Amino acid sequence: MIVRLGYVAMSMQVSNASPSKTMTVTSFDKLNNRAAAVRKLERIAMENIHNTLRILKHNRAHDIELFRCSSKLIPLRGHEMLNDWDPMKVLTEAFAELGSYAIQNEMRLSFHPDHFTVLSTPRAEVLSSSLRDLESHVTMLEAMGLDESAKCNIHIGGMYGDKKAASQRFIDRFKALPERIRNRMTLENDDKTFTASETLDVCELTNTPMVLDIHHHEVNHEEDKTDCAELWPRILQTWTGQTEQGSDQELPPKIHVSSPKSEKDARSHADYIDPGPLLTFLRSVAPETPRLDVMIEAKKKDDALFQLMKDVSTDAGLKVLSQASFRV
DNA sequence: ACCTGTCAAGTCTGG
DNA sequence: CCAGACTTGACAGGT
Repeated sequence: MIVRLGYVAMSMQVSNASPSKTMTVTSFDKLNNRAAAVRKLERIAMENIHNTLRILKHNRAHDIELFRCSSKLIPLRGHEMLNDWDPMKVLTEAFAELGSYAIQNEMRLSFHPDHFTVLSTPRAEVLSSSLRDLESHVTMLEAMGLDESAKCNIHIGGMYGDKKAASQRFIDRFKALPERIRNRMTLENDDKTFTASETLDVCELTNTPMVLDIHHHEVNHEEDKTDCAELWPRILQTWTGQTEQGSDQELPPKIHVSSPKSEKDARSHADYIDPGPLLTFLRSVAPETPRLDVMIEAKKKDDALFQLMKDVSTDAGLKVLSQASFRV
């Protein structure tokens, strides 16, 4: 099995390259010229996109082909006081340049809308802002020129005292999504509410690929299902029919990995990745999985990726293939 | 230059 | 029913 590693949003090694610079509502309001304030938002967005491109260039130099873009590229995107603002008008070209670079260098990009995007909600206003948020994430992917292999990953959401009903609401809303959005979704098990097994059920009912988070599974699973490798054949199945950007090659399944910050605070993310549990999982699924993409969710971002590669290189059973990939 | 509090969002818990 | 916790990087204002 060939494993590629990636990381999230920002680099610890590229300095002054935040892709998430923003502006508060208060400081927006303080500017007396609204048009100028909007132009300032657009300048910040341009800077965020440019910094993302700088990060991709750094990634290329280190063989990193997997990356999740920040959801905060466009400051105050979706805020109700900016309903009349279409930021994409001035950003299309910058997004196109970013996407072209990713495609040229065979990079797999994604988004992970914040956990305020909840399709299972019983509240109409929360649903409509969630739908707007998904729409805008997909619009950004389209502006980058990326095909449907570039996904938006979300969780099922809250349960509101009745998980079954919440899950059914999610499914109904999900099926009603426009096709261009639905085809770009992946669903991930969360650390508190919807387990891997429950998320997988929803993925199967909606024909949607599942992103397994092995740390979330560790802290949130049914008593009788401690081993997530048991679910793997079904999870693999949810990825069939998906193809890589601009080709007929199969799109590798993706998983998330993080490590607990401490025993007491088991849900929070640690600075680095403990290779033990990850390698155990990888070895257990390797026979049936030709390729796998692993998204690292660690506070130290790409530093954690490079540290993990060091750990991998000292393991006699593994073969390092590049600065960010290896064979299990 | 550094520190502390605040900001955004939605859900859930405790009082 | 309302306040606070949760999460996260970055702003904002103070020293």
